[in-house]
Amino acid sequence: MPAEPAPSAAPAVFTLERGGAVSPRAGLLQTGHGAVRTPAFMPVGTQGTVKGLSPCDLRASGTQIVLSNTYHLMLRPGAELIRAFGGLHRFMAWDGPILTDSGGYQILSLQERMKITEEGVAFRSHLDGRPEMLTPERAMEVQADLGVDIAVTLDHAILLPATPEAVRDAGERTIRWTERSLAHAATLDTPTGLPQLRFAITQGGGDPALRAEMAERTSRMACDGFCIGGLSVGETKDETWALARAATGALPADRPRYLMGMGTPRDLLDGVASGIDLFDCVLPTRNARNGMAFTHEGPINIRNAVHARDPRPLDTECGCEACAEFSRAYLRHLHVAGEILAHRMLTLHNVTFYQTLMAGARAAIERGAYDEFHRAVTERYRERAGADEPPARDNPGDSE
RNA sequence: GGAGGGGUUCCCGAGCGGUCAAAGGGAGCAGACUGUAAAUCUGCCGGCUUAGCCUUCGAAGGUUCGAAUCCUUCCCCCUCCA
Repeated sequence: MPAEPAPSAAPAVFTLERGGAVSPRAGLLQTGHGAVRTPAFMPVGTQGTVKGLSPCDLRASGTQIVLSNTYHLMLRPGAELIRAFGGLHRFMAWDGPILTDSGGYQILSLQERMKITEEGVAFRSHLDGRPEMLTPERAMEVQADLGVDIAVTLDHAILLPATPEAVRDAGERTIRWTERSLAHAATLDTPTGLPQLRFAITQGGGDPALRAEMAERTSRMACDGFCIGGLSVGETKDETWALARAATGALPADRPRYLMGMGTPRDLLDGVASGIDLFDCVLPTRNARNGMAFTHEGPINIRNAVHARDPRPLDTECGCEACAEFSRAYLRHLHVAGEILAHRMLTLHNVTFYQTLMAGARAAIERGAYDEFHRAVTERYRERAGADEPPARDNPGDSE
């Protein structure tokens, strides 16, 4: 029972205010828990919490929407339990929009314990080793139980480089799984009674032509938005953007596109330039707990001895609590001493930094000055403070 | 005063004749991290002109081809008995 090729009658859930298929875009995404102004960054809250931050902190950071995870919540505490609490929003006390990843990424990150069949993926729980099964249908059922605003179809991502056969195989399976996911989702209800949007993931590996083909085929499905998956999994940055553009170029301009799992501040700006509306990434949160703070001059490692006597805030241009209250010297001390406040403050700062960056990008798009914004931010930002760039590989005419 | 135990590289702590510049922690220094099995992981961590050499295991002597490891004396710690 294939999903009927839905006539994408301009879904009212997304309003494209500026931009086209492969250009910086500003839009408004309507969800059951409010609107999201795009481009937007979604902090990762895998286990129903953005590690270290309260919903209040998230609001203060400028976060509009958070990402959580089907796989993790299904195993613990269980979808039924969360449904009994009225859904994930009430359970985690976050009343803004939530999108959940389908668990597809865990097929990759936990691949040694996963066995893929056409039906779905059989695996042993990373928590207690219990045998479990995640199918496209089950993924949607869990997300319905969670009552999240945006559910994502189950996909099959693979690491690059991969053989053309493996890429084709995973991509075709993703398309079949997407059809099943969407068809089944239509039969489900949520504990909130609010409408749930469905985003379909498109794959295609490292071949731009295949990326475009699969994005085009996916775009014919009845869904509210698209996810570009399987990037930043081993390919070069140049390849990443060529692949992303191949996908965005083949997707309808009037529905939102979400680039899964990326990235660095620079990645976000490059992604916006490629026509991406939504991003998520663990970097600002995980790296915060590992001592990295993002600043407009580039990332710093707060553990480094150079910060031991530095009275300045993490970022002089940031208005977050960490920057308003604390010196680098104090935050370094907290981190070195293993104090949890260091983790919370660096996380709050990094998420605020990302949100400020995205707000700036959106404002620049609105005034028609994105390229200038992109260039200005990038010029000040160094991936590795103090480290000289290795001689650029021969890219004669490439200014980017 | 008597009996016993011990002093090891910044700290704790293994080693008890060669394979020891000396296990393992910690601290320190640096790095990694992209849809989170991560407050995690990795590297360095006596010095130098670094496939080698030099200085180190309380101090000084000694035994031995060879000593952090055995012997002598000394200096300091700790426990128990008086």
